[in-house]
Amino acid sequence: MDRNSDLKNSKHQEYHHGHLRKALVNAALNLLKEEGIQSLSLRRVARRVGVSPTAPYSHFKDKTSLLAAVATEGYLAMSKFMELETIGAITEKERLLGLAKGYVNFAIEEKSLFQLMFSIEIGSFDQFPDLEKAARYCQDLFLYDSSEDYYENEIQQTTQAIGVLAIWSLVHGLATLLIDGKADPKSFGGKDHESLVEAVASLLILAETGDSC
Amino acid sequence: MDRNSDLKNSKHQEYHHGHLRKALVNAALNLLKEEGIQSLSLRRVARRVGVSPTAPYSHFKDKTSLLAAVATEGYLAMSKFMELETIGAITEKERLLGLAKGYVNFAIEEKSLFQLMFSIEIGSFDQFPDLEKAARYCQDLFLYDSSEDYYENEIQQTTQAIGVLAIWSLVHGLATLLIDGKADPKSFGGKDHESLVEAVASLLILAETGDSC
DNA sequence: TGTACATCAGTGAACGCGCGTTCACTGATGTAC
DNA sequence: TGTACATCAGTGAACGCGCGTTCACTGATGTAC
Repeated sequence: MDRNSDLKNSKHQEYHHGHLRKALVNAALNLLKEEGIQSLSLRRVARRVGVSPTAPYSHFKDKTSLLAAVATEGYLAMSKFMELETIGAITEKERLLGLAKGYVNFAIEEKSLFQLMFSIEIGSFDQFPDLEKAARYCQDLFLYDSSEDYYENEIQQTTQAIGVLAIWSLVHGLATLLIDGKADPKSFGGKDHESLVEAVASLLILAETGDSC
Repeated sequence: MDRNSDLKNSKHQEYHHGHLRKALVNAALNLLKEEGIQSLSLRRVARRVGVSPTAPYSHFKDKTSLLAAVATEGYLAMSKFMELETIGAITEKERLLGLAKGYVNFAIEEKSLFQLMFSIEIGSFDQFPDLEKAARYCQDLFLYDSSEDYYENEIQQTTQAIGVLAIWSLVHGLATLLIDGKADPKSFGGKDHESLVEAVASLLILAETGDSC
């Protein structure tokens, strides 16, 4: 790729950008989508926005802080993907299946962003409360709807927690294997990835919701 | 860490190392274990063996080739971990549970190696037949024992393939979430990671082997 | 057994690269009077 | 309404770093005769 392709091409550049913080995050998201996680450097992001290499330091303490902001957007977007797929779901099973599809769809659609979100580069969430919050919200989507009073005592809560972890693990593993090219949909019955999610997740959801017995 | 800590400290250095290829792979494995995937550079590995920065080029075409060799060792080791846990297993359920434990144990024990094995850095397995073979062997451990003639026709084979993918996804996802610190065992009933594997995998295995109905 | 020589494993200087970050600075903005 | 001034967003040169890889080379090895 041409080294100059990151240059901003607006006609007149103001000295003060106005929305640099947001622009940087957006540029990072685009860079991630177009060229992958390896290409995501502070300098590339700055160049893409048309700003000096050090301008980002007015808005972010260091590179990690920018990555945290990007990952936060990632979790928000993933939550939306997941919630979108649950529209119209009636049973708990349908809802879980929708979440699973949304999760995997997002991972495939935004492969590098997904990788960033789960990469080691963001050491601890502690320093980034927004990130922490967005990630927790996303994870908690897998919790059973609390209006259903199935799970009242402690044992049942643990059972629920295990159930959440199981479905989350399954879906996360499938997404990871798919985007890393370790599992090819064609090797598993010639299906596309979405029907694969459905087949795989159904196995587990049946066990969890107990419909099969 | 001291920059010189990679230096070889043997008394007399022969000009010809003798087993440089193997030594490089071992050094890479150690470096991975001690300092993580970020520190794994060709130069660091060479320095650790006590050899010039360019010596590895006598044995590896480029950095990727070294990584492939390291990842191959990783798959072999993981297969051993998994097979070790199946010793004494009688039922198919016990066997699958053992494999699951071995998988997650390996991921936790050899976190960075596990990450390397599944990282994007090794683009395609095609150029590295040994790696391809070791990876396939490992994956195929999840296949049901063919001596049990449950699955004879095509539909049943697809069912089996889906089952393999499901258990593999579950276990891979759990391992990934654990080592990335996204799932804390203490949040899920205060168990250690091994009992967590057992609880989570049992859910799915029940569904697959049909014991619950 | 001794020697010539091809082979090849390893050396060391050098290359260009892009990175994250620092520093002293400057230009634009908006507010107080 | 006009001006002084504090604030702060962004500049641009420079830093040191470690990287992967190239190149011409040299020292050791083992084989053929």
